[in-house]
Amino acid sequence: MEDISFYDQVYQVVRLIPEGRVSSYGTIASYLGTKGSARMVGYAMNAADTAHPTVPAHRVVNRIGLLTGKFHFNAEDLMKELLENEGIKVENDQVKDFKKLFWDPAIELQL
DNA sequence: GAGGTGACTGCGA
DNA sequence: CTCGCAGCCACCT
Repeated sequence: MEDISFYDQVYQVVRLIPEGRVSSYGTIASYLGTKGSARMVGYAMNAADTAHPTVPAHRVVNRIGLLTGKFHFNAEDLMKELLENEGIKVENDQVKDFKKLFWDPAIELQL
């Protein structure tokens, strides 16, 4: 558990995000204990495509549900399509009903 | 070994 | 209300 890199920890949490749900960098960072360092989570996502299996990075957005990392995908619209493909409504690079679709590991996994 | 970077966040003006 | 600044820490050059 301690041998894995910080990136892998992020990947595991992101992979736990249910389909049709989204989470934020700061929330994941806080869950990993690196709260305050949401940048690290986002930075880890930069190498998400190098992770195996693939990481649903499209389910991770900033705290307001904005698709800040869409430009890091192969195509800018790819992130939006992936989200909509899971039933998540996206408008103007922002997740609709983000507050309802929000997935917090500290709450959802506490059961 | 040191410096720079960044898919963020929160607070102040 | 909007805009700007500083903190945060792992990875890359």
